[in-house]
Amino acid sequence: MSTERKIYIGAAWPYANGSLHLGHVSALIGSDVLARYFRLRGDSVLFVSGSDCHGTPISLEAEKQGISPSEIAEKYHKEFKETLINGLGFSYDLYTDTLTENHVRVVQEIFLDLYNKGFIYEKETELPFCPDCKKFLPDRYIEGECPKCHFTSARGDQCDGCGNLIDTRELINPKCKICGATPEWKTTKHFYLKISAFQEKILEWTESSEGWRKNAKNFTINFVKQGLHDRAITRDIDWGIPIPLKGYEDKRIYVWFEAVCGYLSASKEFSQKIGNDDLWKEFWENPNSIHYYVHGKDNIPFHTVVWPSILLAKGGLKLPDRIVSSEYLTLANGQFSKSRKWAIWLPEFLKNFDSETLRYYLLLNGAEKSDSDFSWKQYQEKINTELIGHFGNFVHRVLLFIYKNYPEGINFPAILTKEDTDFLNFAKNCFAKVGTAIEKGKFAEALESVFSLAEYGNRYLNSNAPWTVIKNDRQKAEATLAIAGHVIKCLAVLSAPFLPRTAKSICETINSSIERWEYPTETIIVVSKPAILYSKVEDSQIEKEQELLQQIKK
RNA sequence: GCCAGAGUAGCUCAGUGGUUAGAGCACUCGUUUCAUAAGCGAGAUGCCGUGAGUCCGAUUCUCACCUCUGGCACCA
Repeated sequence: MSTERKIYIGAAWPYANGSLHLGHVSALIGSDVLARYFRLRGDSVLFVSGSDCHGTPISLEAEKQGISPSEIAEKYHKEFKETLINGLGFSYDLYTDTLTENHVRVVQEIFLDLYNKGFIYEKETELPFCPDCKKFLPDRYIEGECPKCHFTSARGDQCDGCGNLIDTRELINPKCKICGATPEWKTTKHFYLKISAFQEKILEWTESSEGWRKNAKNFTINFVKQGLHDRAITRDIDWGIPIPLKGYEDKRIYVWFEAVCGYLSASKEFSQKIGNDDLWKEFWENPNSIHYYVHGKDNIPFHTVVWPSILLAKGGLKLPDRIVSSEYLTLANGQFSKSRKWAIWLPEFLKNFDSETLRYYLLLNGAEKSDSDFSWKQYQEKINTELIGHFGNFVHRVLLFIYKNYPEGINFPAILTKEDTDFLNFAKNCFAKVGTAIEKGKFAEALESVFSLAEYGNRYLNSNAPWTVIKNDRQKAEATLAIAGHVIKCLAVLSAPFLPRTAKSICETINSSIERWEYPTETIIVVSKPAILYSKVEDSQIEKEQELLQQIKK
């Protein structure tokens, strides 16, 4: 049974130019469930991520705030670490960032390797250059009049007036969006990644893949069939990783090439940290390892086309196996938006609410197959009735009853009724059922199975009514509570990947510990004073949050 | 505009080529009191986006249309 597997879990690297919001968490939360589950299974897990710290948006944000890009990146990196690890309890083996020496070295090594193999080549292009800002402008930083419909604020790449794609050069009266100056066309040399070389391989690999979310597979097949084009992987900017070749001091490797390399660089960094420099090879050079990637749907092409292209070009490294790409979480039927500040920010949320409730809500309503909507009302109802009413209450009523009536502990009964064995069998079967669902990335289904056990528990308890039975038959009541208590042990294990703090708290109360993802052994249960697992979400809290949203809307 | 995904009970979401389409929440009624006024049971609720086609039979397959969402290459 314990054939140890090598499980690599790569969670998307959040971009360090602003706080995380619930949409980000919704996409990432599954990675921690996977990591915790596989560790409990006894598999060998490597779970890494980090902050994506380079790129134009960060330097722009830095300019705005009048500080250096590294200050911005470090500020948010620190905040990400705090909120993801301490706040939400993400159990990363390593959460690093793209500013480390190690990362820079790994990226430059890959760059050189691909350059030498001919998968990265140099090409001269003409790009719009703003003489005032002294920088090359991305398409979206140029505005002008649409040559087709004469809409006056068409973007460099597309006209919002008529929806047509535009060649930036055809724009009438183009202007730099930052300063309003007229851009000039200047030649510049850039490095291109030869993604086109992997067109067929990636298509074949995608079509034969199993265990990807449907959105990732469809999107990728469609994307690849449209034809893969080589992409420039360098930029005329100064905030990024230097190109490891002479004569390119004023250019940098661009983030989307560089950041995905973090999956490998972080694996290496972790290996060094624990003093086993070659550990990463057991995951990356082992064809039997299983690689999970967890992210939002906006990140699909980077994980199914760009990163695999780099891996194929490099050679000898494992391609992704499971793509767990979420759809979007929306907020009161609107998209989360940084610029419009339409969001619930993670740091704020964690100040006012319990992280465990967020894990519960987002895992259950996590936009696995289609966009899912977050509303405060819905959140409050789910937490109060399901998490507290069904699950928390079952745990609490049983443990408190044992604590009050059997301080010396309770013994597992020698003889079981059919009702008892049915209940225990249901609990036993949960392990396989929940485990299978987690491995498939079906977190909502998995969590529902866990909760169905708690609901069963409530029914079992009602039907055996130990609070009545104890008056005449102390032993019979003890048997009921021993079985219910045993199921609570099961629940502690079963909930551990989803609700780690809950699991820990239950274990402390029953003086137990979680060792393995398996049906626990039956022993005497001694209970110390049970703590309340969660506090209710009050109407006043919800009203306050709803009001805040209303104000943003105005 | 092109491509993809979604449109299923009041809400959030599952699901299936076939007898009366599901869950949770909300709602109504009943019931229990060990428990954070929590639990349990029962009930009600749907032209399964619109129109057409394939089929003995479609919510499930095909086509068209409508609405929403995302992508459309230097945007992370």
